[in-house]
Amino acid sequence: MISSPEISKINSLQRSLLAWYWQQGRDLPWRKTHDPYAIWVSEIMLQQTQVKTVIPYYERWLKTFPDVETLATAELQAVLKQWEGLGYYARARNLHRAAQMLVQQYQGKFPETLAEVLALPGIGRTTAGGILSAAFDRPLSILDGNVKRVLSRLIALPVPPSQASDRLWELSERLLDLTHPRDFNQGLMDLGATVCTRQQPTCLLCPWQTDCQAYRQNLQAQLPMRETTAPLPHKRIGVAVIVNGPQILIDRRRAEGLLGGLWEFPGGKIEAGETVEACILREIREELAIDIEVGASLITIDHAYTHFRVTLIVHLCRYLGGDPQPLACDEIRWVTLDEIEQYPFPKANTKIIAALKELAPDGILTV
DNA sequence: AATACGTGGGG
DNA sequence: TCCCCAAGTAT
Repeated sequence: MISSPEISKINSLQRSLLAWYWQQGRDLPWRKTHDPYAIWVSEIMLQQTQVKTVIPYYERWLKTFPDVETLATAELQAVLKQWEGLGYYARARNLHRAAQMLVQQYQGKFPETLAEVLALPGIGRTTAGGILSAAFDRPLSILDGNVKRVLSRLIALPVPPSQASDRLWELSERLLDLTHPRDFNQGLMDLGATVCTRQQPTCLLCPWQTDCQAYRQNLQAQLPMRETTAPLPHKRIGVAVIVNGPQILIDRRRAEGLLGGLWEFPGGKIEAGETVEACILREIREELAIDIEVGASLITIDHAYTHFRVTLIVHLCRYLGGDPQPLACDEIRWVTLDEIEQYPFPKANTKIIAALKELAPDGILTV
């Protein structure tokens, strides 16, 4: 059994963290408010995403969708366009859907109980605790990446955090200062983000230094223990930029799953022993039921997702005939190079658009 | 319980 | 180039 801080130590840990936070805590945009809507948006954006990346998206989002009613009545495409580039697009779809639930079920007023907040799509235990403690100062704990690292070091956890989830949650709950839940949680995250960092933690500046088991055993560089990871599979994808006069064919991916609801250039996986040209011809016939002629290579893009890597091999193609059918997507459109930026695209596809604009600065493509 | 789900930055 | 991972959730 791992030794945890004793109850008598808890008060001291709470006081020292709060004192540190009040002096050294970060000044972040979402800390200027107690508006549960704004705090909710920030919490969703911050899932698996660094603060530095989130800040400009957060500021822009609140200008476009200043309140839950505005978000609820917006088009999903407009919501995805605001989210474009942030990744994990289910977060945007869930935010939109949850906004509609809030308007319908709560007249737009954010609920204040854990059960009600957890029932909203995209909100799990950490996000719920983060919102309710930050917005209403409710005494609910969190366990995000920062807190996992801080607590793993505090008790010198001898296994990867994912294998000790229950224990870390218990510790987060036991430590929470019930008189200052908002500041305590924010302080715990700030400690992880600025002092108890993954690499080269500055233990000399840490308010918990003398209580930290990792520091006492000089294990802070080894903890938390790494999670085991599987090697990433690699796929080669043939992609078609189908040109018909001034227009290019794009399709909207199905609403669920990878990059759901975003637009893309059509294509698919290159099978073993298949040439890129044959793959593109086959995919376009299978998914759109039109005839094309595969032309020159435009660009090749390597891109890494969380669970696999892809190489997109993009060819310019000439439209020959047939009425495009949405057999594997939700919608098809012919757009000009000028119109294309209105549509939300995944990051790898924006590189294709950039290559097209470079090839045809006047917007006229010749294939 | 294990896997799907984006992107950018650091070493 | 490659690996790791960052304010996690859903299934």
